[in-house]
Amino acid sequence: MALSHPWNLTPKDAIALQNQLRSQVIQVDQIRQPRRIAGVDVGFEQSGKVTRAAIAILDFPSLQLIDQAIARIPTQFPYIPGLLSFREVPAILQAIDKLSCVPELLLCDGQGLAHPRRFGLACHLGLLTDIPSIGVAKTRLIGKHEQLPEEKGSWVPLMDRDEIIGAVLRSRSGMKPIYVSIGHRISLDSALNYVLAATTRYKLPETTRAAHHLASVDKSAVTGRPESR
DNA sequence: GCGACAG
DNA sequence: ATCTTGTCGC
Repeated sequence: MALSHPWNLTPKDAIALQNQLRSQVIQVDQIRQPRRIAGVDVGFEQSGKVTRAAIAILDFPSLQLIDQAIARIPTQFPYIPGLLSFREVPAILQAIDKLSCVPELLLCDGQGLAHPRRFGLACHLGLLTDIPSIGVAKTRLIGKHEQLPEEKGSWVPLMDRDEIIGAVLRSRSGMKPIYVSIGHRISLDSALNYVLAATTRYKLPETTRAAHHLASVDKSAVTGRPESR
């Protein structure tokens, strides 16, 4: 009988591992002006049996696509709030290996420090690859915050008790905000600047959109069904 | 015990 | 995340 996941970890083990690795996360800038920024997107196929990771590298600051890759592997871990990285990281690492160039900054689809144990997907991926990373989530996992202005670019700190764990950013006027947090080797201030610099006319940064688009195009090729626009 | 809960 | 057409609003 196959193991439920190659991490060979139970949820309790996964939580213990997060608590062990969290101290290694670097919360200050250890990044030089990046030329290649990557967007990561993970999706599921065949009723969740297959995990698909898509990654797109854009030139910065022009945001022109310069490389991309996709990886599909059997799903190895269930979705459990707080343990998302154990489900998505394996496929993402494989996709990164397929790239022809190395990204200098990763914009992850999920939380970084804005996590119960301060070790969300962005922290985990940043630590494993040693590449500066940022968590960019569409919805909140934990934390509270004040109301934020409707104007694009405004933001308010995301708090957990008396601790700043991230920022709630209005990336598009009049739209629901996104949740930005430190992943690894970057400060929250820089993270916000890069996310805004990578965002043009949509709510999500172009990196994330490019990865998402790549996945949908690739899926349509496999499905034989036209992609939607 | 009762909610909340990234993708 | 995923299953899915039309519809509301700038």
